[in-house]
Amino acid sequence: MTEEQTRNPGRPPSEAARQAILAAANDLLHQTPLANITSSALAKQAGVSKATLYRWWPSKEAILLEGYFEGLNTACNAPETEDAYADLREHICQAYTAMAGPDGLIFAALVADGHAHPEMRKALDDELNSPRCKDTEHLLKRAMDAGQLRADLDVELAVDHLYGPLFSRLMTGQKIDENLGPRVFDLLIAGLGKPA
Amino acid sequence: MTEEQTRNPGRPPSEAARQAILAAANDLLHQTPLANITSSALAKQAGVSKATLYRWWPSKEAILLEGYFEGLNTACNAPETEDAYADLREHICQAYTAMAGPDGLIFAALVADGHAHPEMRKALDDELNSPRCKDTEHLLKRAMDAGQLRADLDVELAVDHLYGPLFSRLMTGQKIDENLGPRVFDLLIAGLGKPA
DNA sequence: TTCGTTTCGAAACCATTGGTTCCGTTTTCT
DNA sequence: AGAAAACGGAACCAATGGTTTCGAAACGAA
Repeated sequence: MTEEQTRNPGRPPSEAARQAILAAANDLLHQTPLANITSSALAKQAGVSKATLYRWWPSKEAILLEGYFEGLNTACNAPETEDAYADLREHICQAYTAMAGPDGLIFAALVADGHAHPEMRKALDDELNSPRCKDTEHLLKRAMDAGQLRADLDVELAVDHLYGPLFSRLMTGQKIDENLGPRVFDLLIAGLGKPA
Repeated sequence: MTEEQTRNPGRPPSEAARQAILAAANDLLHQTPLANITSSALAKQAGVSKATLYRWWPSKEAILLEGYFEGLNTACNAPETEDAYADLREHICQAYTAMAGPDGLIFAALVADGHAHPEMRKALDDELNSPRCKDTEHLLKRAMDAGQLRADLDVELAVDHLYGPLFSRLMTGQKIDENLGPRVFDLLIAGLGKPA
């Protein structure tokens, strides 16, 4: 119950090698387009044999994905002040600024690759998209309850609207301005229609 | 000035082969995930040798892209009634319904592949995205001039908002409901904020 | 009809890559 | 000491994108 107490006999897996591989994956992702990263190059960069790679991971993609997550700023720090609306706005703007840098390009490449490797798409969804959307839904509901948003909002659809422009720009390679987040958010709140 | 009048000597390119290749490309795209389509399979399906493929196109991707365009319903029929707002709404809803079918999956795959083949991304942008966005901007401006939308609208940003949810769902493999278009449009017009 | 030019299909061919396997060596637990 | 497991190195395999070669076929011009 406590932890895995069973100490297997034999040489234990090298934690150093593991870290080196993940670091190498992250480095290569930041240096080279994902499509140009070969398993051999990954092994060489990590100072490790290919056999070691495939003993611990099922595919090149799995390694790159895990390396990306490892180096990613997972701190979705939600301050949760008493102003639910401000929290939501900050939450969204953080996502846009985070994806404005190279991590955004890598994310786009991973999403793209996910189209050919379903298990990678699933992992990306389970570990990044879904949690974030759940957070966003939570914040949306809070703001709705506080009377700061319309009460009849379709939460799921609202999430699509909040992140839609981010996806659109990422996947088509358009530049992501650093104040795109606020602009997207504010326009979406106001709506395209004429103010009453 | 009229047309290319110069008749080259020698055997002329086979128009039948060209059509067969493009049709085969379209067929395969609708049958098989893009990643699984090999150049040999494409040649076989078209009843053509690989040499012929690469004599006329620089890469497998170029063929698939052109085949996709060939079979695509390019009729962006914009009725242009006197109600600019209704025209815009119809214009957007058409895009969503068009991408709800298999063509949407293929489009997503092509966008994804574009991440590894820049020239393909450019072609996709030049021949599909850019023209459509220009149309949309035109319709937006018309509706603004008619006083049916807010006058201070950032048109480019509005376009992002209109198509954002489509991209987001396509690229993450979420289902595209047939009435997603109307829902997206209407919510976006109204905005997330409380009505005044 | 005949010749030059160009395309066509078939097949051989090459380089690269993802992934596997074998082997001898090293590390750790019992 | 000995068993178990992991390690690096390198050979290895199958598949693929793309190129090339070669003889046959099609077409215009003379």
